[in-house]
Amino acid sequence: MPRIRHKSFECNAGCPVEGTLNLIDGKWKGVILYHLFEKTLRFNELRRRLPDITQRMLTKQLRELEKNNLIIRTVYPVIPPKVEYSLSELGRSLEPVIAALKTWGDRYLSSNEV
Amino acid sequence: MPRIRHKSFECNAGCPVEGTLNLIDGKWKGVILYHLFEKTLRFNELRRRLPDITQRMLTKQLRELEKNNLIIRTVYPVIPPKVEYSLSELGRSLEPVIAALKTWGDRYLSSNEV
DNA sequence: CAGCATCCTCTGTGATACTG
DNA sequence: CAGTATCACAGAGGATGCTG
Repeated sequence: MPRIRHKSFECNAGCPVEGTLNLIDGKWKGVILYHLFEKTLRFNELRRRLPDITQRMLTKQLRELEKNNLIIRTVYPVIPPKVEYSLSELGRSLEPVIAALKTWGDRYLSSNEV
Repeated sequence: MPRIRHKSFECNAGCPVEGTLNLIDGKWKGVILYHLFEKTLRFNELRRRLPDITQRMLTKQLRELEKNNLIIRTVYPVIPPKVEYSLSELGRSLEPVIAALKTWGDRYLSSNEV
């Protein structure tokens, strides 16, 4: 779950910014979304693309993204289990936002990593 | 300090996204930047605009923003103390990014707050 | 394959009090 | 005015093992 930041009265103007940040905050959300922008992926396909994430974390982040209606989780009742993750309309609408973050990062972060 | 997320090898494509996120992550960074986009502000002026932030937190977030070269801290050697915070060139370059976050939030977060 | 259950660590955030 | 110093805590993030 993303951190709860402020209530509306505290951030007259900056609040939507924080609200959006809340949704994509979380150590792996950005990268997960980034890969889903490309295509729908299964659980283990995502794992392979994020070599250092643990199963627990991947599950958690996916559940949060799902809860925030950014991604859609489709379970196929087959054996072995098959679960696909894809972007919702809302999630897809984040693409320009993520793109803005990426563009800025590409341009200004080259050697300035924290 | 923002969380350290991944090393570069883990996020071939999504890393700049996370890197940028690291800089503006932190419960109050977004709002602080938002107010500084408008004008240079003194410590207590910022406090007044962020009614619920504690002194300790405001100081911490400002120090992190400064450390990341997003804002400039100017100390006037007078009594009583006077310290002004303004955006650096780098900080100002974040404006379109913050704007993207705000635009998205305004459009999609109306009743969807987490 | 795609998880869940446990246990643990760390750090971001906050409350409170004091100071040059 | 603009901080610093302590203390405290919830929860983000991680390691490991088990399962339908």
